[in-house]
Amino acid sequence: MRNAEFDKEKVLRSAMNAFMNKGFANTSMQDLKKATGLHPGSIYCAFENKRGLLLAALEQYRLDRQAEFERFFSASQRTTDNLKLYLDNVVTECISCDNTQACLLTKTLNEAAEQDIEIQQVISDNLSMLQQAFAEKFEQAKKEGDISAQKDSEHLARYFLMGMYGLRTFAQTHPEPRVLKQLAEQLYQDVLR
Amino acid sequence: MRNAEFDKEKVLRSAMNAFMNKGFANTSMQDLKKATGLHPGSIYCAFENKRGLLLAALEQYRLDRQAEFERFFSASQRTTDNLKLYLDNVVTECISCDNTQACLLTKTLNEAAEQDIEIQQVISDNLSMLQQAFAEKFEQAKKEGDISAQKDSEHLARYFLMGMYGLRTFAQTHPEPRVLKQLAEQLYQDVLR
DNA sequence: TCCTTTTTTGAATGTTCGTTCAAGATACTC
DNA sequence: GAGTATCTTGAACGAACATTCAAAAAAGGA
Repeated sequence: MRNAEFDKEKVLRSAMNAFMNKGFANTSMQDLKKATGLHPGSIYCAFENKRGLLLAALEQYRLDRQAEFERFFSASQRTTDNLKLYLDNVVTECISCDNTQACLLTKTLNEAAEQDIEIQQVISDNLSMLQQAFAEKFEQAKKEGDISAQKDSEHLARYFLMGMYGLRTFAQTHPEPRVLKQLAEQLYQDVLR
Repeated sequence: MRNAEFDKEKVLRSAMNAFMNKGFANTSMQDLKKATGLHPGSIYCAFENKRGLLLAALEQYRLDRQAEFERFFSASQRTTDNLKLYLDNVVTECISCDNTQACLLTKTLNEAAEQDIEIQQVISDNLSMLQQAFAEKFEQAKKEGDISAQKDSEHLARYFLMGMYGLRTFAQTHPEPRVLKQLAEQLYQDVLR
């Protein structure tokens, strides 16, 4: 017997970053070897192939994002405040250059969408879960009286998500903090109103 | 002497579609040969290499989009009506499955951003031009009294563009016409208000 | 009609890619 | 502490890729 030496979470986060930086197709096994510290053989032993590594990285990404989501929404009593904090964090992520400025889900969706139905489905499911999570928060905010009871939480969640997608794309060409903050602020206002 | 046989615009539009469908990295020269009808040698003769073809396709895309923009904004007297028509057209594009559902600019931006500064610059410039064009239309709508004079046209243009980016991304996972139309409608309302 | 010039053609090239595999290393079991 | 099962290693593999090139074709000028 012998157990695997590497830390699976660490490896997957490294792979995540590599894929986010260069995209799936442009990330070679050599890049992945450098990023993860794993030799090709080990990657194939643990994840079957490059695509398997992407799927595992997507799952890790989901877990990380879910944990982050819950962290944000246990911060304050007021759900709308937490929404604003979440949005501000997206802006901060967009601004910080060392980070990838992109979401692995949307980035991979753009790239592997037409060609790999299973990956498309995984991403689509992940995004739906996020949307559902936001819908619940909007519902909560309605109960707290910060959002009109007549509004449709599902619609608000979709619109909010759409705004964040757009914000991330916009930031890729114009990563000016002032502008991004202004856009996020307006998105927040429009959702609240 | 001998002139080139192929129709440059047709070839570039074919290449555009190929790149939009599969992305730059995943579109092989064989794919491009099939799409354009040009043999590898001819492509290299006319565009230097695959990257040169992408640059030429991006330029053709810009010209086509610019023409489309002007067509939309010469439709009616009221600028805000034309804005709505433009937005509805985006939704229609997103829904139609045969089309690529994506914008070559944002798709390529997502893919080749980190690795090719020149292409990033070209795309960034194109999107800035589009943003500027929208800003002028918002300025016009202010003069026509459909948008409050206190609003900042530049900001509105950015927000509108951001919304369209988001809409396109959203459509990739949930291409339901009803939902997309609802999102577009809200975006339009938020910009107008 | 013939010559020149340019384009078209598609096979050949060298490179890089994802993937495999056999040998060596390592930790657990008894 | 020996045996064994599993993981690690990195060189080797074929396939696919972008690119090149020399020969063939075709169009214009004389």
